[in-house]
Formats: sequence, structure tokens, C-alpha cells
Amino acid sequence: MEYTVKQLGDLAGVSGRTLRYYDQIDLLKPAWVSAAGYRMYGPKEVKRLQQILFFRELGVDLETIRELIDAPGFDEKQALLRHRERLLERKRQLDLLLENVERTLAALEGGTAMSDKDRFMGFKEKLVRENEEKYGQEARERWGDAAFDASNAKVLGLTEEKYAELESLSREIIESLAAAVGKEDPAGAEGQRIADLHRRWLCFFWPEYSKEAHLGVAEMYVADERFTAYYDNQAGQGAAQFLRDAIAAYAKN
Amino acid sequence: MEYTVKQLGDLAGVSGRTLRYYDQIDLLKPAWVSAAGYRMYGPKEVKRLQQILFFRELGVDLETIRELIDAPGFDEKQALLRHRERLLERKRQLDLLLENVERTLAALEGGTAMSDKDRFMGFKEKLVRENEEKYGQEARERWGDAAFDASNAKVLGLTEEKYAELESLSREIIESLAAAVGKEDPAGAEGQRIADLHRRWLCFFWPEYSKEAHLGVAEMYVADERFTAYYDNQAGQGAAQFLRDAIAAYAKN
DNA sequence: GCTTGACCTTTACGTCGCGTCAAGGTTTAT
DNA sequence: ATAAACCTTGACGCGACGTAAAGGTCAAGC
Repeated sequence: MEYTVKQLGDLAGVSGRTLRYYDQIDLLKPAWVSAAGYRMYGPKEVKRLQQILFFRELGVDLETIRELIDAPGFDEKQALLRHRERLLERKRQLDLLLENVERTLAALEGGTAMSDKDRFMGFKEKLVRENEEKYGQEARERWGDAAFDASNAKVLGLTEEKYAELESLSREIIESLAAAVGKEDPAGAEGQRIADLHRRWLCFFWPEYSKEAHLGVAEMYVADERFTAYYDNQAGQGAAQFLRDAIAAYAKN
Repeated sequence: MEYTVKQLGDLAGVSGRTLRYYDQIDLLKPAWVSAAGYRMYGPKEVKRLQQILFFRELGVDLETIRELIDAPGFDEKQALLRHRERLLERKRQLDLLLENVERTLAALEGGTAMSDKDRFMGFKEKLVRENEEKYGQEARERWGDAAFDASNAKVLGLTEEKYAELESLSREIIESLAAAVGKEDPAGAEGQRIADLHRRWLCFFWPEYSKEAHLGVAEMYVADERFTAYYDNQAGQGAAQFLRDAIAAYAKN
């Protein structure tokens, strides 16, 4: 349970230089130093290094990390929970970047244009995240405070609003579909309302809408079992077919 | 469609300094310079900046980025596909970090000890790789999600011609399956033909084929009831199992 | 016991991707 | 006409190490 620099470094995936640097800046001191001057680390230091790496992974600078885990009121459990939230947030940000890649790919393959604004969606979200971290630096004693979350929401502002709109659109489509399948006519008023909801939903992803493309996607919903399974699962058997028929009628006008 | 430093910077979420630096190191030159010495950027530069940011997001250093996108054989589509793979990989790595947080939390609450090795799982890429070799649930999530995301991206940009080919492939798989179940041997000639059809079908959605991934998807077909239900519905009871066995034999060669 | 090679030490300078002044010139709006 | 908001080119600073230099230590094998 005691390690030299290289042993601990190999264990944690960091270099010896890094550990020496952490010693130098008083972030992680060895448990004791051998007669020959070797740094020796014990279980307490291992735990501390783990915590350091948790924060480092989130992009927190080393000075702040030290202040955080040396703070008298530092609650490991609370910090871990907060960590989990941030990791989840980063996952969501990755999804945004993936969306960007996919939209760019679609534009490339479809030969369609892409708006300059769309090109950078997902990148800007990263700024929001960084802002949050800076704010977190100033208000570190108030972690988990309601005020913190509120200002967070403010900073996110537009995009979160849009995101919420997108989510509510998805939900409305699924719910309306579930209610309509087997009762309403896809070409009727309710079917057309759903098709229009779906158009608005699509417009979140496409730089420009066309009926042909809309129809193409609708056909795909019944042709590709992955999508069929999704809609049928979410809104009941026959939902994918209903949506396709509704969009087909919608696209004919 | 022409921007000054600040305008482009605001659009892309980078600072003016950054754009000036990119000019300085010949990574992103303005389209032209105004009489007063102002840098002016056009649509080509916007596209290039987007590509730069894609790579930067993955942690590629600027020198390498320049070499990459200036390389004569640079294929934007290929780069985007690889890019998407990297992002998905990062998402999976985030899952590992989340696992680590969860395990640490569990150990904390349960009052149980945690091995030093476990403490650093997720931080080390090598360990990540080792762990990802495991199959089962983990593989299902991994390949299942990848397939879904990919199909999302690709199908949206599919040409009519390609789309028709995809549809006919799907149909042939279902029909052949329906005829083969209970009569043919999954490991026999017909089973292998079907497995190969399925491989071709998969290649519509995946940037690169691998036997492991193919097998992972096959396992998913019997493990996930949604897919089982789909195949059994379309091609008769036992179709999903037949397809899985056929692919298992196919992947062993 | 001696050598070898893999470890360890400190000191010190280099790197990357910018942030941040400083000291000016330009454009736009009122 | 004047202020505000942009733009320019230097030049220095910084965080988190990498990397070399010059040397000390330790376990293993001959």
C-alpha cells in the first residue's frame, strides 16, 4: 500500500513529473520521504489523488482544486454528487457536438447548404460550461445553492429555452400520436396537426425544409425497423405508420 | 457572409485573439485584408474554422490540425465519420468515469473499502480499453447506440438510389429469413448468405465494419425484446435467433 | 563484489494556446 | 464632433506540465 512516484503514476495514469509538480505546488504531498529522498505515498495520498483527478477531468485548475478539497467544510459525498451532475452535463454537451457532426454530414451528403450559425452549434455550449466553472470558482462555498442553479439557467438562456421547446415538441408528438392512432384519420385535421408538429421538430435539425425530404424521412420511419420500433414503442402499435401517412398527406398540399 | 474578427469570433464562440493567433500560425488566414488592415473572413474561412474547432474539441494540437486539413487527400466526409467515432468513444469514457463516481459513492455509503486500482478506473485509457472488451449488456448499449446514432445521421442524407438499395436489402433479409427458419442451418450456406446480406445492410449505417461489432448487434437482437419482436413478427417465430446464430457463425470465419 | 539498468533526485529551460495589457488607428452612431 | 466600439501590432505572462542535464540509489544477475 505504499508507492513510489512511478508506481503511483502508473496506477493513476499520470507521469512522475506530474506528481513532482503536485508536490511542488502543495497539491499532493508524499506521506513521507525516504532516507534517499524518495517520495513515498500511502493510502491517504491515493485517495487524495483520485479526488484531484476527478476535478481535473472537469477542467478545474489545480489551485482551485486544492482550495476545494482542503476547505474545512469539504463534503466528499456532496462533491461526488456534484461531480456526477457535471459529468452528465458533459455527456449532454457531447450529444450537441454529435448533432453538429451529424448535421454537417447530412448537409454534405444531401448536397444542401448549412447556415453559418448552425455550423457552430454545440461549440458555444462549451463556453457556457466554462462560464459555469468560473462562477463556481467565485461561489465555491455555495455549491448546490439554489442561487447557483438560477444563475446557471440564466446563462444558458436562449439555448436552454430552445432545448426545452424541442423536448416539449417531441413529447407532444408522441402524446398526440398515442391518442390518435386507430381513432383519427392521418389525412384529417389531427393528423395534419401532428404532421406540422413533426415539421417544426425537423426544422430544429435542418437548415432548410423541403416537402420531399420530409416525405423521405417519413418513409424511413416505416422502412427502418429501428425507427418503427421507437415510435411504436413510444406511442403504441401503428404509430410509425400513422405518422408516415399523416406526413404523406401533409406533403401533398 | 463576410465577417470581421469579432463577428466571426462571436459566431463561433472564440476570441478575437484566437483568430489573430490562428492567422499568425497560418492555421486560418483571412480571405482578404481591408485597406485599414482589418481581417475579413468569407464562407470558406467559416467552414475551415468549423473544421478546426471539430479537431480542437478532440484535443488535437493546432499544428496537427493544420497538417490534417491541408493534406491533399483530406476527405471531409471521412474525417467527420472518424470524428463521430471519437465523440462516441468519449461518451463511453464519460460513462466509465460516471461508473467510478458511482462506485466511490457506493463504497462511501456502504462503508466498504475500495481497491487502489478501482479508484483510477476510467482515468486510464488503457484500462478503459480492457474493460470494453467485455460483451453482454455493455456491448448492447455500445453498439446499439452507435448503430442508432449512425443510422440517424446517415439516413437523413441518403439519396433516393441508396435508399432504394437499402430497402431492397431489408426486404431480402426478411424474406430469406422467413424461408430459412426451421429448415436451414444457420451455419450453412443459406445462413451465411443471410449473414452477409445483413453485413451489407449494416455497412449502410457504419463507417467501418468489424466482426466484433456485428456479433454485438446480433447478440442484441436476441437480448433486446424490441428487436426480437420485430424479426419474429416479420419473418416468423425464431427468426431473430436464426439471424443471431448465422451471424455468430459468420463472424467466426 | 561489481556492473547494469531501471529507478530516483533537483534544477532549469521550453512549449502550447492563448489572456491581457499598451499604444495606437478606424468605423459607426448619435 | 465626439464617443463608443471596433480594429491593428507588439510584447509579456501563465498554467500544467515535457524534456533534458547531471547526478544519486536500488535490486538483480554474473
